Amino acid sequence: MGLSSNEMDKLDTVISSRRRVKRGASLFTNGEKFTSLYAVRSGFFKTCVTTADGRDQVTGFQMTGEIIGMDGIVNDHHSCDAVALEDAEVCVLPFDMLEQLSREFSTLQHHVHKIMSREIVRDHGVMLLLGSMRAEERLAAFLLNLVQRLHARGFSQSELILRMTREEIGSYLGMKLETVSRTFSKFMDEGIIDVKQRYVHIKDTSGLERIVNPPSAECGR
Amino acid sequence: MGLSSNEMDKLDTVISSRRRVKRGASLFTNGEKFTSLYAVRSGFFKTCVTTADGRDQVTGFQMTGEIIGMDGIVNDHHSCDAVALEDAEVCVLPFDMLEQLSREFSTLQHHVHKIMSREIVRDHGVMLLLGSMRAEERLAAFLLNLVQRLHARGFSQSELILRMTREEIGSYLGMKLETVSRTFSKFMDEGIIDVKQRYVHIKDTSGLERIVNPPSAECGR
DNA sequence: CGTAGTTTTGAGAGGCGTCAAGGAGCGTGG
DNA sequence: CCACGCTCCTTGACGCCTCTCAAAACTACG
Repeated sequence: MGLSSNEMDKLDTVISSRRRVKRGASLFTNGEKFTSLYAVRSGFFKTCVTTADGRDQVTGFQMTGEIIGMDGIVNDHHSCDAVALEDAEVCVLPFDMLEQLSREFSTLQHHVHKIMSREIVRDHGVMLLLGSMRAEERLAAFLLNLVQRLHARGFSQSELILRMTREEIGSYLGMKLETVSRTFSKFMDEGIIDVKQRYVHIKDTSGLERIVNPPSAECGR
Repeated sequence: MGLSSNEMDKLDTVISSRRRVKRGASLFTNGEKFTSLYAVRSGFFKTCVTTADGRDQVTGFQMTGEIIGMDGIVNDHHSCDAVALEDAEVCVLPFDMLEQLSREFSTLQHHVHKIMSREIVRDHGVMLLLGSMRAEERLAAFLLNLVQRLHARGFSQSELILRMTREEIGSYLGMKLETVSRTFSKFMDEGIIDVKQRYVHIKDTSGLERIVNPPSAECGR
């Protein structure tokens, strides 16, 4: 990311600490004091917010290389839970050290800003998904996003293992677990994917893309 | 916000430039080169993202004192449109200057981080709203949020003028304009609010709060 | 090998979208 | 000052998508 070796050395002092999180355990929880950002080294996380009356919403799934915890900066306390969906390890990035180093190295500073901006843009995409797509479109968009991120990490473009349950997928996509299951089955009937529990094989990527972006709407202009 | 007068002087050099935006005009649009953040001085904005097939989603409404444009940092180009809903004026904050000053003043640096974190937390709240609330709950939460922000700016706790159309409210809340209108009418029938076009009078704040947080769900524990 | 958690599938209900028509407010121009 | 047209809002009827409730099958794990 364009840092000199001197800068890299300094950066290493920030990320010296690591932490393991067992499957099902929390990296941090809502209300907890904010101290650090976390970079996922291995494993898979979900983040979720909860209302007073017990409803909760998965706000994201994070995999290797992604950063968790930026929700905590504004109020010095975390406003969501981060839960490991499989045994995981994270780099602990003490935020005060990160700010200090950011003042020394503009490259790092800009990188931090980009990471937060990326999260904002991602959130806006989810809002678009939740606000204006139907169940099939949401699930298709979700699968495409997941496989694309996995592919960027060297995994297959067409096969994946879901780390989350149907209920968690549903919570993220604003639908009930039964609807998630039914929609998976529908995609299978149409020959677009194979699903067997957590295993998914995408047989027709462009089929999924057509579902997300119905071509019909574009003909009109 | 805890800056010394020396710091304030420096900061003034950043916010020297202002810009007027007429009602209906764009502050920036999707794809436009990113250069600056904008602080709303007066007026009212919406931000919205658009899909390839023409659907769009309002991602937020911004009023005096709020910051727009953080979506542009990550890719050096804006990923949404910012449109003035009434004649408005903004302070232009050139982002490279902001980063430079942030390296000098840790107070400012932390402030910038907080602003971005606040946006992330807000977005998560909207995801919760879109993903797990029903139409009535969404609209009630929307009204409470709006009146609370207006009250913080010295306006009434119970009366407000909507700066946006039913369609824009609907786009933000993930529902159709007819549903927005119907839900307003329902709240009126129940005596919770008075609505006349863009004018809204909240007669029973706790009534709205009960709709957002149904007490029934909390009895169980 | 039993038990708990997860997933699938069905049937029925209801909330919200769609389509359509009418009405209110407001700026423009005669 | 009033008429006109435009945009926005309201309301009704109908249908569909998704939720709810329920039961059974499958998997994982102790």
